[in-house]
Amino acid sequence: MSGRSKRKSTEPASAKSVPQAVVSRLSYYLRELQHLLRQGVQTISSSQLGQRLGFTDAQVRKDLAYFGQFGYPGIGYRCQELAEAIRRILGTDQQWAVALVGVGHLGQALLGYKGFTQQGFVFHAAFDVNPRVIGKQIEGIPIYSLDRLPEVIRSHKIRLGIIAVPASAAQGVADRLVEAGIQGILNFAPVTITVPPQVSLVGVDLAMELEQLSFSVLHRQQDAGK
Amino acid sequence: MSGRSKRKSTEPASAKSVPQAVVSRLSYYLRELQHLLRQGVQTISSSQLGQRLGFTDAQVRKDLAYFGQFGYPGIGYRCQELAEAIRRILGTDQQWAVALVGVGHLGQALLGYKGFTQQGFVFHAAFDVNPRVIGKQIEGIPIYSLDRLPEVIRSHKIRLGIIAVPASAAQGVADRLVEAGIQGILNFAPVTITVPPQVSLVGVDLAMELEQLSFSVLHRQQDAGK
DNA sequence: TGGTGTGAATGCCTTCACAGCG
DNA sequence: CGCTGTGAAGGCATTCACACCA
Repeated sequence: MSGRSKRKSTEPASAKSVPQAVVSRLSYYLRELQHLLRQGVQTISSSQLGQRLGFTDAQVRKDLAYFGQFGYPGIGYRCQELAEAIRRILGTDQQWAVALVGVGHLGQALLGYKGFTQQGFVFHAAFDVNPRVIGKQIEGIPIYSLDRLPEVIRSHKIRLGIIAVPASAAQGVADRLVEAGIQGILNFAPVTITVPPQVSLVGVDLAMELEQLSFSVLHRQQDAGK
Repeated sequence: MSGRSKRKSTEPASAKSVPQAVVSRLSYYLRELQHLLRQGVQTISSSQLGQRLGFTDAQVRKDLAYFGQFGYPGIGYRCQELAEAIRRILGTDQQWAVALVGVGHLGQALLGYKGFTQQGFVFHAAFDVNPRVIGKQIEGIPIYSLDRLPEVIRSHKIRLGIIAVPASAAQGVADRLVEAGIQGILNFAPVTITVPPQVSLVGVDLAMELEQLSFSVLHRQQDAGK
């Protein structure tokens, strides 16, 4: 597959440290490309793509140039091809086994969130301390006691963990996930947690997002949008 | 109250355009200060605060200096005082009436999320198109038909809206919110929406956060954490 | 002594501008 | 001709380093 001529492809990956902001925009490019593809759009120029997302054309080209040469002079980018390339870069061309810890309201919503599956993130297990949910299934995902975390993570070869427990329990859960060999953690608990350097960490604090919004409203510093 | 001597306070607000990154860190400072206060900590230095969050001491001081002079040489910052100042800056010293649009799994989880209330964000209404939920209450919040959105938004003086509907409906909902006079929108739909410049916009895409994590795992570019 | 506030220096990211190619 | 890829320039943001203060 993908015997596309000899253009510099995704392979060289990142040698000269890619700015975090670029990676973030990569996700935006991918999302927009997937939209465009659904609408049957075949190719798009950097200026068109940028315009839809609020970026400059130069920004789009520079960002993509970090990872290879994907464009065609005079044409732009082939949507299908570029989307696949970005998926390879982000890692969503493969499936990721995910575990959820904390089956409260938020946790349950996450278990049922379709957007994850569409991008290749598949829940294999959920954990909680509440005996009323342990042993049940939600959205087809089995819920285990927190005690069985190491065992289940290892046997299912789960690589990513999502923390949706109260703030006070978050660091403890993170420690267990790390010990079980998890590679990355998405933390929804409103607290700073620390993990060893070989584990990746992304945090989302819902209240903080609203704070950013209220600040933006108060100071009307146009376009807090990401 | 707050007759604190004559140190330059929050008032001058932002004159020389505050970088977005600074505002984001402000939320982290506030969250950490609230933790510290619960533990009874009275004062903290920029280096201590920074260390807990992974920032340098100079960064902490520069950030705060955008908004006034809050520190005491030789002492550091008084946690209570600084927390209050940041709340004033972010706007969470006041209450914000919030509306939710889209009462699916995620929407329901958001209605029950305690973290919002703690920071002064209060749901006054929710909207959906599903007749099975219209007229009911969830977590004490009344659910209205989407048709009644303008009326309810106006009568309750709701300033912020949260969008938790499918991607295909998001822009339409945003348009209605804008027309109803909303001041800021937090968008959870995985799509780029556009609003007029006088309306603030913050977007959260849950799948994107996982993409950032998988990228970080694959390229092990230490510390994707925010 | 311990720690802030801040100009100056550094370094990084974005934008410009243009050669080159289909 | 249209649009990419990219060196060079420019603009921000972060870090340094130090005067000053309690």
